Amino acid sequence: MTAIKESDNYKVCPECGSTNFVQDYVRGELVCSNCGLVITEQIVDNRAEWRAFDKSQSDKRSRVGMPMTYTIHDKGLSTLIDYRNKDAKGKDIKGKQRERLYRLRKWHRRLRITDATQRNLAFALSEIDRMASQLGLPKNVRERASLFYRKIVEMKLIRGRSMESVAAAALYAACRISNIPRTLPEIASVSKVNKKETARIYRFMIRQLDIRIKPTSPAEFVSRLSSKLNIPTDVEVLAIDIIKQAKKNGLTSGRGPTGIAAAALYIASILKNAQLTQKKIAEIAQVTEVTVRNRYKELVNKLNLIPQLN
DNA sequence: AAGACGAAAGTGGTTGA
DNA sequence: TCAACAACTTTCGTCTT
Repeated sequence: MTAIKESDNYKVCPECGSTNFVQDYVRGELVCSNCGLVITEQIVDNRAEWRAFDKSQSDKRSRVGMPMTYTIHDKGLSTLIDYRNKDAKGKDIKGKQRERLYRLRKWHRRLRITDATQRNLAFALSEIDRMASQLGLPKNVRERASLFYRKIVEMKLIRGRSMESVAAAALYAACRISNIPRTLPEIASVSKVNKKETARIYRFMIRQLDIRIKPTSPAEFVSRLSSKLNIPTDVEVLAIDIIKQAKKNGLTSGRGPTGIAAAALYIASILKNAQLTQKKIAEIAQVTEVTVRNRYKELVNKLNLIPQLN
């Protein structure tokens, strides 16, 4: 957490007029340090991921320098050792020279294979980084996702699956496990693979790596939804409270967390007299009005929330 | 006119035989 | 592999403010 005086886009908090903001890189949000209003989410963590204690370390760790020359890089990769045992003049190579050539070919082949996996890994990790940046996800999530990906590579389970799909699944898993909720459609929107494929690989991945991920709590979505809808803090607090009650009564299991979060916010806004339509909430929460209504009915009935309406 | 409500049919995914 | 199933969506007509 780093305190900053002002950002490029926001100079004054619309809620309380404070000019002090805090960048929460863990959740990827810009928050007013006075009243706690989430100003923006999905901020990009552009700090260096390394630390340097003196100039030489800084020089060593900084990766900013001359641009990479792709031509040279490519040339190196496309070099081959000819399979014919001839020298430059077309004469046969014999004896010790010939043995040496065999050895050279062997090692060249071997090196090329590891080189390819390294290259694929680099590509996949940059893909994870790209998606994470677009979603404004913090560093620790990216590292977790990278770790998942590496493990899958080590277990040789990439074959038959695209690197993009595994990368997307790794990122989704990392989000879930870090309690930084991003929905599958959100991940899919920045990925090259669709939601279905991502979900498939995700299930496969948590099975293979034997990781347990608890279902996302609807409360995790409330703050994101309410900041997008400019909802006052007291409504948000009430909505989270409603979700707590719902959890106690077992109304959350098996239901989509976004739907419940939307319904809780809707109820809270009625109780607090905030004007919010089902349509707007549904739109932001990426569920339909019908789902908001169904969850809303369930919650109101089972929790006795609005006695005057019954 | 906009929002809320609900019925009915359809969709995609999970589960258990 | 297939059918049953629950959650959710789409669509559309009606009621309320």
